[in-house]
Amino acid sequence: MRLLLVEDDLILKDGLERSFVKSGYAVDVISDGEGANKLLTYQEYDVIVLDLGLPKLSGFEVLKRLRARGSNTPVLILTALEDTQNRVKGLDLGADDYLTKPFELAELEARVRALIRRGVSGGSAKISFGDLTFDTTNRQCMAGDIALSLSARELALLELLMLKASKVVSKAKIMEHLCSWDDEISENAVEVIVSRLRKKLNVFDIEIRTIRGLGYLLAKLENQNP
Amino acid sequence: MRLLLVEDDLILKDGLERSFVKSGYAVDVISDGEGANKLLTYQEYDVIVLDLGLPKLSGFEVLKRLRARGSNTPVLILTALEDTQNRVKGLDLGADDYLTKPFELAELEARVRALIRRGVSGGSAKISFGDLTFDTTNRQCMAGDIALSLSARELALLELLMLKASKVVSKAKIMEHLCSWDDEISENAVEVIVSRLRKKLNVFDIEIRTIRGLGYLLAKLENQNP
DNA sequence: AATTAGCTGTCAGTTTCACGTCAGCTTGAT
DNA sequence: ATCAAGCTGACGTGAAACTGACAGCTAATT
Repeated sequence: MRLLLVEDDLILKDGLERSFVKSGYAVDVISDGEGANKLLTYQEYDVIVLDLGLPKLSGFEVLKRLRARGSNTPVLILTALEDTQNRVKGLDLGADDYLTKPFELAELEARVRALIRRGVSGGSAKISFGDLTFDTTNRQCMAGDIALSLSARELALLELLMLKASKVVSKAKIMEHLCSWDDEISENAVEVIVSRLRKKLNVFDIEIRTIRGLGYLLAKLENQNP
Repeated sequence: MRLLLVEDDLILKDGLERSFVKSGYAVDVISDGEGANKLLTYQEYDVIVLDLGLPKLSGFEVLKRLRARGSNTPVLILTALEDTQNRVKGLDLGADDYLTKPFELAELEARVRALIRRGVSGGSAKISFGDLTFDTTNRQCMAGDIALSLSARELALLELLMLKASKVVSKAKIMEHLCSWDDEISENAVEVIVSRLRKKLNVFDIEIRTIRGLGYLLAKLENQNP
């Protein structure tokens, strides 16, 4: 899952980024409104965490323009405690949730997860496909009642494939979802992750099918059309 | 999705066309205002990318006449950087978005996508014909809820045929659509691709009919005139 | 500091398979 | 009957994908 963090406070910025990365998000961080606005014209995210007090272009303006372009990416805004007025204004402009500083890290993460859930899987914390159930809250994948032991990368890939189950996901899309802007990986790296994940999945009733030249898709074994 | 690109700069024209085609749009390109205006009187598009500086008839005039005919097709105009005045004029005339040169390719594509989403097409980038639904966003063809497993070439051909459903598509047009301009394929190659695609489609209620000497057309099986 | 263990990207050698070509056949028009 | 257009099974090729081995990195432990 790809997340954009727009925040100018140095300490907060670093702390949040590290924490999100650790939780398996691909995180881009930007500290001014102008840059954020520009970035958002051509880069899609799964969720945006937006501080309202920003240099150059206010968080309001960033949000307003994002919505004006027709995007419905979930946005969580961060406001100061006393700033009820602005909070309301933000929600009016199309923010999906807010959090007042100071806040608990765990709460922010929980709310971000909730936003992603709401946008993508119809509100459920769990995605099921075949034998497998992906639990987005604990970030683990279960087969029945036992948890698969997957690495962070494998987990992120499986999450993406399960979200788009039965749809073709291109390597470019995968790279985009697994990596933030400053760490790029090769196409081959994706192939390697797929290979490793396949090994761990081959006892179940699903498979990662290769569509040569286009990408991969998650399919149930029985649904083969030769 | 069908896109009209009106641009006279040779290099830009080719680059944009290739990029849009690669992203799965059916692209028509025309380089003068008069031709564009004429074309738009009888051909509908899902989105139009319009350069303002054009020979013969200015982009303004093309846009003005399009709106005068009552069309609400989304239009994105391209302007020179310093040309604020014209940009405003364009938006007044009914353009839906603008981009100043030079621009990022990714940004143009994102804005075009946004326009299509926002537009009258209701956001569903899907073409249906008979049993089949072609999902241009995910680039795959569904029969009910199962995805056909088609190769890249077969997919591209089917997309073209479905876009022009019930209309004759010449081999030349097909070759043009399947190949970028430095790799050419023989007419026979097209025949082979048609043959392979037919095999995969013959369980459904549509067929690829051969019109000897002219090309192919996609037709529903019941509509046979014997 | 050193060691260990697990994760992950790169590389290189191998395998796979989509697609264009070809050749021989079928169809249809005149 | 003749010829051109189209169809399709077979085949070779090269690009795409797979995967075992390895090395760099991080985090945890000693």
